[in-house]
Amino acid sequence: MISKLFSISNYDEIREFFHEKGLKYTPQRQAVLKVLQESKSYLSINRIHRNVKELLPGTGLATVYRSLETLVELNLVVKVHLEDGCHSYATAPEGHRHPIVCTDCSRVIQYTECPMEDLSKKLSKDTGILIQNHFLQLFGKCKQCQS
Amino acid sequence: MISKLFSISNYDEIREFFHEKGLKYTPQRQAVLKVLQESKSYLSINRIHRNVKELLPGTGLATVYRSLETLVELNLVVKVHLEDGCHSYATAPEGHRHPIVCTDCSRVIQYTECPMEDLSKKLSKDTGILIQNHFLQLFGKCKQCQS
DNA sequence: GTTGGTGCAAACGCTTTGCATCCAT
DNA sequence: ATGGATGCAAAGCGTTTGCACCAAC
Repeated sequence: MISKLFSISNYDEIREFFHEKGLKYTPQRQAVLKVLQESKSYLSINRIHRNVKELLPGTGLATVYRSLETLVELNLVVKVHLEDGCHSYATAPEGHRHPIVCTDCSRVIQYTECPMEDLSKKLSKDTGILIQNHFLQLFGKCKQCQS
Repeated sequence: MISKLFSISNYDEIREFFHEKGLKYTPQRQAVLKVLQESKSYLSINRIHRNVKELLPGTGLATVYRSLETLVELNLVVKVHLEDGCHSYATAPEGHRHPIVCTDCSRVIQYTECPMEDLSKKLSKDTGILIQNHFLQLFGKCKQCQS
């Protein structure tokens, strides 16, 4: 897994990153990224589309889909599967961590250390199976929603 | 989370379980369950439909969807999200465990103990967030596919 | 006999695609 | 100037639903 080498808030570095890959740094892609950066929770595609249109009124839904696909490939954004099977997106966390999603207010409260590294090694040793990847999401109730 | 109180291979107990819930134990539901029980790997809906039709030729796709929904509610079957976002189904494992899916041959090789129990407690204590649920799937390469 | 389940086809919603136009480089 | 990106609308695909009929109880 390739990790980002720059802070996602540094626009010049991001522009440079796009150019290295031969991709254009279009207002639409900037807007999608900005919307996700400014959100504290995961956003559905429709939500992203609505917010992007506030910045850039003419933007089409297909463009949002294509932008998200690009941003995921660049590891700037992650796609998550929510419990009901719907998809949402958020900016990629620094390093390898896992989100805790509050099931009441849907905020991403915190990232926790990945508990899988030790486990993967242990499993590979015990079973001969080479663990290559994992998908972990935590769901819970944040302090505010426990009242 | 309600755990099953019987072995999934005991048909009388399953019939009884359906009746307790006021549900009919139809040939279609039996067939869907049987197909999943006899498979060693996760099956897509279309795959399940194809296999069910071998046992019960007239079965419609909508019935497969509805049967799976019912079986998931009864905790006899689990729905999984694969890496590409597609859904598949498998019989529910005994107790709380997590599957390791081989990314080459797509078999479910083994279930591992859940590493989340300790972590959930630790996190709840450290952060005040009440961890209620988690979603963990492991992907790797089984021995046969490592050559 | 009743009630829930099934099969079929139509409807639905999310996502992708084809194509002419546009614009970042 | 030129090739990639966009906007729009149509197509695609997995999934759900309405309804008449059927079968488990």
